[in-house]
Amino acid sequence: MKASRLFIPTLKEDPAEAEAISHKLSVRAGLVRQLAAGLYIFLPLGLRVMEKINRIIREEMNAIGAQEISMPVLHPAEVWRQTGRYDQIGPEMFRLQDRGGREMVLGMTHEEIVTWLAARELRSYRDLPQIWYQIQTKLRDEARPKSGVLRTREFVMKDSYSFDTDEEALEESYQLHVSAYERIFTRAGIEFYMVESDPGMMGGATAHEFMAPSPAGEDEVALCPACGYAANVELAQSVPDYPEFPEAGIEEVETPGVRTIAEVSGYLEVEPALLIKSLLVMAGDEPVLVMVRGDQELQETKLARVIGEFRPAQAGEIREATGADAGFIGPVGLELRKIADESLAEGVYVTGANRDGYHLRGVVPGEDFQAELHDIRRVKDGERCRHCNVDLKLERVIEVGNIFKLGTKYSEPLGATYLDESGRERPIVMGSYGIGPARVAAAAIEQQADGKGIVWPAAIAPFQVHLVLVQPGDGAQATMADRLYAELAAAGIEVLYDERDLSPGAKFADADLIGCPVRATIGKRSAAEGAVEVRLRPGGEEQKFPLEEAAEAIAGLLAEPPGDGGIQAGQP
RNA sequence: CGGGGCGUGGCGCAGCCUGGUAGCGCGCUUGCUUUGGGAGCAAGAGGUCGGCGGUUCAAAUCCGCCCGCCCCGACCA
Repeated sequence: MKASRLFIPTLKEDPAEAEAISHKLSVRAGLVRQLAAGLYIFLPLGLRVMEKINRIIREEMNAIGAQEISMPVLHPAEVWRQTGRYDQIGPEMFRLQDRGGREMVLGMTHEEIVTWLAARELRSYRDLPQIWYQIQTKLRDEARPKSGVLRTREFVMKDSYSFDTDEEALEESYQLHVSAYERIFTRAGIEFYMVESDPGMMGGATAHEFMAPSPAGEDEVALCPACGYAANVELAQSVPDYPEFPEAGIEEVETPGVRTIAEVSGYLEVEPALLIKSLLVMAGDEPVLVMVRGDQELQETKLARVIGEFRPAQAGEIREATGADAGFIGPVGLELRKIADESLAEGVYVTGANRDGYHLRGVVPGEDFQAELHDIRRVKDGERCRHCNVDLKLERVIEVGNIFKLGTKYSEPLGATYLDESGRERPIVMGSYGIGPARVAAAAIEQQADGKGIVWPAAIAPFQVHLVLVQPGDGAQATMADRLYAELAAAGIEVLYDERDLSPGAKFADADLIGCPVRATIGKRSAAEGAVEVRLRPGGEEQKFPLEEAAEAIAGLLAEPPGDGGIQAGQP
């Protein structure tokens, strides 16, 4: 395509509202424009990238036998009522009424709808297994859209759903998705990890996320460099390390106005690891005292698995339950449910005395108080792996895909059943699997951009070759460039042909910003010798080819498997 | 929802504290020159200063309310 006719509004300066690299560059390179918070218009270049990613997804989904369908974005509320999610989900779901006053919702995901379909059409074990997928718009009224295209209110998602006879068959569908996802992200040219994740409210027991490492990510994962253990910090486990403990023996000490861990640590000259951090939460109407070590943080998703939904207690509730203010509460002498992190199984600690202005020293868990022990702390960088005792690494990541075993959570309420070989009616066992194509694109930008702009992996670049004609007014150069353009096009290579009448610097800067893998230049320097200059976007190393051989040489460069200077992908 | 920041030609910003003339860079238009890393000269176009209300002789500037956007946190099915 000729650049003079393409709508590629590049910008010299970063947009004021952008923070993340991928956000800045996707606006500057003319991929997207923001309509409102969390709502983006995809411009020609951005759409080309999305379509490249979607094509890879389609090919790999089809390869595991998945079949593409398309479900509505607008759903009757009734279907969501049947699974209970209509009431469970809060303001994140867009709700509206049609002209007849019927309650409708905008789909934030499609488990209900696909299960509604399966309930009507899948009847026999002979109909199973099935994998259905779509690449469809989702709407979520996000509390805080952010980071450009990474977290939006309307976004396209590849979602697939598997239908199987039992858990064993589900495992097969699950593994098929694992392999398809690995191929998809590898082909797309991003680095990624598959990590254990919290199934959360999706139900089911097993879930994994595909995570692309990037400082712009919202999630964090713990990785073991030795055994490959990889988990979202929401559930990652580690071996606690212990400090040296002082002597036991309870003693009350005056600590006027000393409330926080840092203050107590400083005032009593005791390291934070020798303190117990006591938090009061409300699980429904029941107050629960939650304890982690002073140098640890509570991982709320882990606690929720133990006590269900909870919220922090308010000041009044804290005083009512403990007789003290938040800074002075502790487990000793309290008659309420107590949950302590497992690392508190041994040791001697300082805790709040449940009396304003006082703490207790020499408190021994198990003797001075009893608590249920669970892993409820957040893994810290440098803690050791449970499997091989090697230091764990924490890394920020962008969630680009997820896979869930749903079991019968949706099939039962929606009546999606089948008859097995013996004629018995049984619920279909389901799985749910998502990929965010825009996040794949953003992850690719985040992982590979340099100071000049985007460096696209070849497979998802908007064009493979950026052909720069330096002086369009020079007949000899133009003739050469026209010929190369035609030859590349004939070879099936996508070329962005920049024949605009701009200064060379402007065109080179745009080429760097847009980030196509190969740049071919024809200017007076090369035209004089009948040559084309070819350079790869990441490296910058330049080769010259005679015009006659250039198209073939470029095709060869593009066909080369991703190598050193280019794309890295795969698992840790 | 809590905390913080911002809103001034298309984009990026100054001006606001201390009220009185709206300014800079980029981009855009026209002409001439130029053409290997965001060209030069000249001449131009383009702004209800987010909105509403208030104070004042006078408001981009001071006050109030509202709206929008961004960041941190909460949330994230």
